[in-house]
Amino acid sequence: MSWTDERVEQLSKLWLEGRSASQIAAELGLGVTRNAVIGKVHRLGLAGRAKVVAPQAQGRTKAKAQVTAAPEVEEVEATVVPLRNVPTPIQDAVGELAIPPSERVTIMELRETSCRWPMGDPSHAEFRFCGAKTAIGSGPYCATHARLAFQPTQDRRRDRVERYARIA
DNA sequence: CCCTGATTCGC
DNA sequence: GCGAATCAGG
Repeated sequence: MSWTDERVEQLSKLWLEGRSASQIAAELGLGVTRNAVIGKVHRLGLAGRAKVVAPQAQGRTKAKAQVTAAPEVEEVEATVVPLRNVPTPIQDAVGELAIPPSERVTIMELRETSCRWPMGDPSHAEFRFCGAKTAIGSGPYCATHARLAFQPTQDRRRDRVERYARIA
């Protein structure tokens, strides 16, 4: 992979939009790390512009924080909608299992250890994933939802029948 | 612990 | 030029 004109353009656009290096890296994909993004940003001269007054910024060995302000960029008011967790209901749609402590997260807030059990309507902005810590390391679900997801076929069949019965 | 950007330097 | 490693900080 290399920095083609197209990728550089995409990088500049996203960076100037205020996206973080890791987000940009994820978007460019294909093994691009946030370090790669940051490094390129600096080489392009798009970096900093805001803070930095600290004279004590060290890299691998020694470094003198570059205080020289980069070309000022038009301040853009970012219209960011804070996505905060909402109070957690005591029970989920199944009506049996208690939901883990309020840690529901958006897709952007999902981490490797976040329970990926979907909660709510995926077509709505309020959609969240459970977000609780996964039960076993890299497992996709927390203990509670793992039980639901990997329920014995007998129980699952029973539930399915009950659900259909409810609808009918 | 999660994340952010900044910097250096071996490649 | 590139970016991993590392740093300082939120």
